Amino acid sequence: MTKICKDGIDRSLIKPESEAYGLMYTQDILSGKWKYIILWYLGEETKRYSEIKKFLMNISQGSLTKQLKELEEAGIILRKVYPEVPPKVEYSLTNKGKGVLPIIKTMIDFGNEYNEYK
Amino acid sequence: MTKICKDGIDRSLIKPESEAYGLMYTQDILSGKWKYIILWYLGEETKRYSEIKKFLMNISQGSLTKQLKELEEAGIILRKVYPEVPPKVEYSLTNKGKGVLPIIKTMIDFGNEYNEYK
DNA sequence: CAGTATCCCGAAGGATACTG
DNA sequence: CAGTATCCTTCGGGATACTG
Repeated sequence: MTKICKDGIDRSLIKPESEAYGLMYTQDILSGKWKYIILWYLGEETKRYSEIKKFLMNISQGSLTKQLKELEEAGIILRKVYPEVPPKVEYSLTNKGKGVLPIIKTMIDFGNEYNEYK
Repeated sequence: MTKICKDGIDRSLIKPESEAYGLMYTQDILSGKWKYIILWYLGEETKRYSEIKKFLMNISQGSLTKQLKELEEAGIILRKVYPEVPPKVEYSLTNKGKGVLPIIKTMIDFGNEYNEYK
């Protein structure tokens, strides 16, 4: 099996312009336990590393750093380092990152309509 | 840490009606490597187990059965068994399942706009 | 045909300690 | 403050064999 992405799904027989390909591409770059919530939290505002960490509470240092790095490498978020002591790092959505907000919105709408506690 | 769902995210401090809660609920019930593609493939049409299996090619028997069972338990798909020999089982989207199609559509739109092969 | 039942493995993520 | 490094555990998913 030819893995062409980290989700291990073989797309070799699927045309890049097909719907299934786009779907799998999206699922691939947004995979991981925390990415959607991170992106939702970033929303329109820039946030510091420590703010994200505090908001997510249960995430470990290593995981947060890894998820942020993956999002950065995918061109979803921008990492801005301020050369200060102590260091200050801010994260914000790129234009591509803002493109995932509609996805998140539809997920929220669905979740709020169908979760069992409503 | 109190796990209240299989993704392990602790929602105990988040109100059920909040956006973050809805988002996590959705992420939770749609987690897994194949669920989005399965639901996209089902679309508006009923499909047989063997059709889904053939379409996904690389999926294992065990995984397909498991993903379908989870989707059924979440009320996303309907499983209809025809008492024949050999057996025939058809899967289709419930109303709730049709509610995830808008999510999939936005994911497709995003993926087709931003994947590197366009 | 549409599953079940096992076994197995890799990768994701957590915990902890350390650092510029 | 914002990481890095290391070790460890969990678990989703694959492979294989078997069945009503």
